[in-house]
Amino acid sequence: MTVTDRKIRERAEREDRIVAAARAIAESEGWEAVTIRRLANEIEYSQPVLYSHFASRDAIVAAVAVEGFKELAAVLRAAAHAADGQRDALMKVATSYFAFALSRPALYDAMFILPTQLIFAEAETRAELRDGFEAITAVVSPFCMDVEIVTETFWAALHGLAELERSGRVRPGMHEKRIALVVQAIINAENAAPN
Amino acid sequence: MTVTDRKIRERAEREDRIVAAARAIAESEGWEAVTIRRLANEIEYSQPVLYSHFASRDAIVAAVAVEGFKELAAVLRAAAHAADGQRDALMKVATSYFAFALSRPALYDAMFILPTQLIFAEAETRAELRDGFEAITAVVSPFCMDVEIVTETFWAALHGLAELERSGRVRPGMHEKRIALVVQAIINAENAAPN
DNA sequence: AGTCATCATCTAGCGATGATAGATTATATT
DNA sequence: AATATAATCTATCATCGCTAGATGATGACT
Repeated sequence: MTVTDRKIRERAEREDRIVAAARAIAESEGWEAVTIRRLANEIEYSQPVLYSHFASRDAIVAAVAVEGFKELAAVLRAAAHAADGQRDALMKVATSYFAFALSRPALYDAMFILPTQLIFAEAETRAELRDGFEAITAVVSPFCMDVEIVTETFWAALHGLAELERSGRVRPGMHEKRIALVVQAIINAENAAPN
Repeated sequence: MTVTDRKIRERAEREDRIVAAARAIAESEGWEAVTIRRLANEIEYSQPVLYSHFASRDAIVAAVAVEGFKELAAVLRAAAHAADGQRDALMKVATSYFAFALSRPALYDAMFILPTQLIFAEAETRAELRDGFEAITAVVSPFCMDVEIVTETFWAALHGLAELERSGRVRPGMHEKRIALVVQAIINAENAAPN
């Protein structure tokens, strides 16, 4: 059995190397540079080996995306934990989310832009994909009644800000003001008169 | 000169047919089905002819995107015009933006997702790309001091909502509540105490 | 009218992609 | 040692964006 164990382990390691190589190339040269041949060279195997690990190129992108969702959740939780008070938590989560998106563009592309078969917002959604959402929920919940709606909207606003900034569709250098506006909106929602 | 005129006109018409074909195929089969060969078949010319109109495939996507920005601006202006009061204008613009994004997914992809060389948020930005932004500015301005920041943030929130909804990352069937939340946030911003 | 230059368009092909079929080598079992 | 199974490779497919060079049509000039 010990031989089989080693093989399983080596297979898993090779799979990790594929994902790591895909991510590294994507971050340094963009996703269009991530080709099956290039990855095969990188791990020093032939192309068909990759298809024994992943059904398609998209599946490799998806694997990188899952890594990204794990790391995003960790970043957001750390930001919330390091905060001083509920409002500061909201602000730190917002700025951390934004910084995450801008500092790892290829990773964020895999998570939100490139086509993958990942399933969200449903019962069978993987825990890794749910985790970041819950981290946002945690800091939003003190400020609202309908937690899920507000979490989704807060997330959407941050995602939109990041996207428009990344693609140069809004003026650079003003993102702090925009983030502050979003955070303030959540805080205001608490005591606002619903007229 | 009349012959030259006809040629110029025919060239322009052919260019329109290329863009129209690209858009139609993208809407019905997705952008990956929009190949140069396919477009060449569609307009009944050989592939190289396309390159006498557009420098690359991306340039064709960009041409469709520009059409999209024109139409989005028109939709938003119409929504604002049909509204009853400033708050209703805000709401109608928001819902129209959202409906636009969801009803023309391929067009919206060209405008915001696919790589193009279009320039935004700068001096040399084309008027068509600026127009929609100004339509949003118009309905937002009664509710805020820093109009540009609020416009950018409102737009980002709507874009984020549309993106997450389109890709199934938030629960379906709840978008009205999320839009209402964003609109209310703009209204609240007016009288909110900045504590 | 006939020659020539210019423009429009085509056929054919390049290098690269994602993916796969079938041969080949290594490993494990009897 | 012989055989079966698994792992891996070479070679290839169809398709992609894009381009070079040939071919045909059009217009200007002697």
